[in-house]
Amino acid sequence: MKAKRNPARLFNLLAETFKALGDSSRVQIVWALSHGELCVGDIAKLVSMSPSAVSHHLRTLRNLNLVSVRREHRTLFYSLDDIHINGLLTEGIDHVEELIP
Amino acid sequence: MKAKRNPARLFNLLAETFKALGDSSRVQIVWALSHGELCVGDIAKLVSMSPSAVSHHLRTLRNLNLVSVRREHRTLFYSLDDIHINGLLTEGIDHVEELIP
DNA sequence: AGCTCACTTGAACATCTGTTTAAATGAGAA
DNA sequence: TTCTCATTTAAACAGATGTTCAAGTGAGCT
Repeated sequence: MKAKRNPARLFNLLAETFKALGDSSRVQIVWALSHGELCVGDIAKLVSMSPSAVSHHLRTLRNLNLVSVRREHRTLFYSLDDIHINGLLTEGIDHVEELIP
Repeated sequence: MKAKRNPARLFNLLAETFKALGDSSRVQIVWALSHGELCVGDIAKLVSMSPSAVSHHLRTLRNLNLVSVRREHRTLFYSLDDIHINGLLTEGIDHVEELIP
């Protein structure tokens, strides 16, 4: 693990990133997107939430570059932004699966 | 990414785990511990916090099995609980370092 | 026993967070 | 243009969260 130029800013961003994943609604959304891109309505059905609530969560995920968007006609398709997001998810799952016997 | 037996419980634990890392004080503590075990007082100095605040944070990290303790005389030494914690940290750092040019 | 040191705990406080509801946007069809 | 559909946005609320301060624990020394 190497040193960094602006530790305070990096730790803040790092904490914000984990915080974005630190909500069971959002982590379910990210999990759903780890299988492929989805539009807001489909995410809402998959995680049993209102489109409005999903949209709010997607905004916080977008703000931290955890997801990205693509427009097709009237529909917005969301997907995970980079490989590290999947890595965080699998590493997290590996950790918690050791806790549940 | 495989399926799970009790999705709701697993997602909750997963979210709690990320939430525990989703605080700049705690992520600094975890970062400090990624270099080796430390006692409470030394952590407090490293992250410029009161021992009390550090102790509170260590409890939430302990509750989620992110850190573990070892006693030596009057001193408690904390360390990261398993390899996945380091993995989460490095994966998170890799992600945010791409965001800061 | 009494004393000190390293740490933990509890209560209080202001601040932040997720969800709901209702209204608004904006792209495309008619 | 007007209408519809997919999504976003704003305001509001209850519930959660981090930090501080003061008090409490309990191990080891004298």
